[in-house]
Amino acid sequence: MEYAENGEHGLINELIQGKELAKQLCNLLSSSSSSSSKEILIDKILSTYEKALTMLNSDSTIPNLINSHSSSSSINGSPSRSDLIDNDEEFKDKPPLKKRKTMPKWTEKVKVCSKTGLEGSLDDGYSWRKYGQKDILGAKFPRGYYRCTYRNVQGCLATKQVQRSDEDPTMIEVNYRGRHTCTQSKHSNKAFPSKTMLPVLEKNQFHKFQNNQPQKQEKMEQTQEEIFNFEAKLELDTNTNITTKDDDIFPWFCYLSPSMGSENGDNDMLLSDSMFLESFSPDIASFISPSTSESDLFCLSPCQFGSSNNNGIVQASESDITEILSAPTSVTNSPIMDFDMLLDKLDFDTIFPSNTTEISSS
DNA sequence: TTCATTTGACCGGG
DNA sequence: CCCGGTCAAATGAA
Repeated sequence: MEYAENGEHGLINELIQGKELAKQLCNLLSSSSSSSSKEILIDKILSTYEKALTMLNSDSTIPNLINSHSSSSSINGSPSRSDLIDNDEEFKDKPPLKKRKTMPKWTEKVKVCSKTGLEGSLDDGYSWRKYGQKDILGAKFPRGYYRCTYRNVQGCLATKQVQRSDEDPTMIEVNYRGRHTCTQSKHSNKAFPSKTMLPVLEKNQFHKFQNNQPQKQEKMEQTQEEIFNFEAKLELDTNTNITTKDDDIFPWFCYLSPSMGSENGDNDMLLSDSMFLESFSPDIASFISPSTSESDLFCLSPCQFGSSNNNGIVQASESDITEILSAPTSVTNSPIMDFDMLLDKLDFDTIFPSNTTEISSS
């Protein structure tokens, strides 16, 4: 995105400042300070975010970023993903046709470098089952279709599509659809335990790529682990976008994403790093924590919110926010809960009256 | 035996 | 009819 190049510094500075101010406000709120100092801080915060939003607005390359929180998922650098754009259109003005169109959708980009050895790195905390793979027109790599392992057992309709980027084969685009209604205990036990199928696709595809093999992959039997030495260093692409609709609630890992779009971005600004981490269960927190050996693999340090180059663009319908703020759903027992409580403490609306009005008022 | 992946067939929207 | 998405039988792995 261009604004990342144009007004990057200014924007980042503003956001960082806002974050710092928010920290202070948090401290004030928790302590017993004079109401005047609170107001001053709030004013500063508001003005800071106002500036940032103005900057974003002034960038023509970010269509309706501020004004239409309803959709537009692909502000990121992957214009070719027509289906993603379609998603946005889908939801916009066609409420009638239900189908899965009412399901929340968002995409994440994951960079896979061969370095460390975390196969399950791409795992997002949920267990998925592959149910299909298709060669996509115009795409070098096939798209993998996954659905929640517990679809039948718990009726969880969450699905995701995984596809390696054409331009940058080390980049993987994950298109999520629907929220998890299942309860997967793994969340509370291990950070990213499972060995999902992702590596399979990755290895195959990447190997193919390395050999400049166009399509049709003949089964490579050899240990692709060795060929590819698939050690994935993940780094959620800063371009990640999240587009949600209607009745959704983000899966917990969305909150872990440094680039997670949606209103979360704003919320994150409000939280100090420590608060952010503390909002998760200890193991999760340690996973994110810079002190953890794994943390650098995922580049999940919340610090990125202030320093990353491109940003998590944020957008979401207000209903999303409202829901996130107030409605605990089936995902209640996940770390998300802590986050909700945190948000409650912060009184989102009070802090972001103007800008969030649009977002959270509908 | 059970469960996951693979892969061609099938279906529906455009 | 084409293409993306899903189904389900075949196959493989544990």
